[in-house]
Amino acid sequence: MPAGTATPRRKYEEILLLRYLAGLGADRSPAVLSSREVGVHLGVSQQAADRYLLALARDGFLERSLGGRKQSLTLKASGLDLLRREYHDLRRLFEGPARLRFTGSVVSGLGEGRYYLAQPGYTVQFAERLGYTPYPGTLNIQPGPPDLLRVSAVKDWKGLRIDGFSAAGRTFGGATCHAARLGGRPGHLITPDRTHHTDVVEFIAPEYLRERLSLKDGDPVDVELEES
Amino acid sequence: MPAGTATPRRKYEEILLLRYLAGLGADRSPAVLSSREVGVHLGVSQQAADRYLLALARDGFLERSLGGRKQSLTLKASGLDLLRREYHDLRRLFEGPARLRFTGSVVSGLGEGRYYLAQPGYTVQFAERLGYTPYPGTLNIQPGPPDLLRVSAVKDWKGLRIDGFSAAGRTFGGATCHAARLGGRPGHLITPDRTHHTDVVEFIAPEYLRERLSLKDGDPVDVELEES
DNA sequence: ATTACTAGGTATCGAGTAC
DNA sequence: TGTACTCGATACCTAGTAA
Repeated sequence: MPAGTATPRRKYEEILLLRYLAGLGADRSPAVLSSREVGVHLGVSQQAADRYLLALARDGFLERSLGGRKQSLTLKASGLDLLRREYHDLRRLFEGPARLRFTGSVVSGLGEGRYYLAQPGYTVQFAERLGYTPYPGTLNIQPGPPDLLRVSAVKDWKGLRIDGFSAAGRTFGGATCHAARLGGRPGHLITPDRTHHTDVVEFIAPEYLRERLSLKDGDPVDVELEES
Repeated sequence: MPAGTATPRRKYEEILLLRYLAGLGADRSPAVLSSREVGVHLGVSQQAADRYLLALARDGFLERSLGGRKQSLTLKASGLDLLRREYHDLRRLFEGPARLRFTGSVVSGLGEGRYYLAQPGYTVQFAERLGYTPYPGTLNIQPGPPDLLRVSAVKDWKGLRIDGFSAAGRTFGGATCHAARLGGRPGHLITPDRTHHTDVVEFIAPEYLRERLSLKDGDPVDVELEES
């Protein structure tokens, strides 16, 4: 299951346009460009450039405001994500699997992890794909502010899929796992598809790490992970 | 003058195909794939996949041998270069301008540098684009073997163009310059479009560096450069 | 000046099929 | 099995032009 071929693929010109906008810093402040200028840059007509802009805006990759003489173009998060995925794919080719090491502090979750991880629909998949049944509880780690951006890039890495399912009249979402070590102990970073928090990552392991490593809230921990 | 829009642009599917092959290590050993398998991976028909292979082979990006049952596909240097350029463009977006620092040893050239650098067709461009008229001679540096690969990546960096011209009944080729420091002294790495050697880089500077730094053949020197 | 529609020509696709 | 041609359908481009 190759990543990146599932979605109904964008046109190359559209990707080049997103790249161009990103290069102009349109993810931070709007780029003011006419469709003609875009066309010249891409080597296509004003009309074609306009169609690309229309399509990208329709699909939520950029935002346009046609207020004044020219339009203001702003790259949205999903547009930048698309480029980041492209970057990551190519980076892998030339630099090999990504590695990451960061320090974070232990924080308390809502205790939901215990309920979710105990679901048979999940545990059978864990046993099969991770090779163990995790202790029923996630250890939540808040990366230090300088690491947060790098940690968020992990979502683009290839990972082990845990599929969603339905049980007891409700649905349980899927997740992606990445092999990692926390304080030297092996386990996985787990990223639910529908994640609630953006500044915290969840770690699962075969053992009860809080006890094994004598961790309490606020304690610093080292996390290392390598792309599979 | 945006780099990457001059060439008559490849189709995205063709680039994805090159990426796929690179991912299979087809730059080192042939990948054995039918056009149907390629088509499945790209989400297009066998016929379309075949057309892409045909076009890429025609343009020298890959080599096919149709000997046995399936074809053997080998990625050629220009195919990998194309991907490397894509990678570099995206890397710049997310990581900022590239930097490089390497150590090499001083080697003797053929003395041609003196003749070329003295051509008025070049000197006016140097003065205008580099901000100085270089001492008429290049200092040749041979990077240490471990650095050679990284140094060769510099050709993908954005740089200052020096255009070719005709004079005295012959033609002088263009070149690309990258701002750099050699042993702490400012100057430029200069890469002729039609370069003769592959393991040596040439450095130009406002002053006679051999004398200024008391360099003789075989001496080690530090070179630092940052993308403009 | 813009953006963006319509019309008509071209390029590209997949199906069928020859080798 | 393969690769790769021809052919008719369609997707996409540019030009012209409306707003």
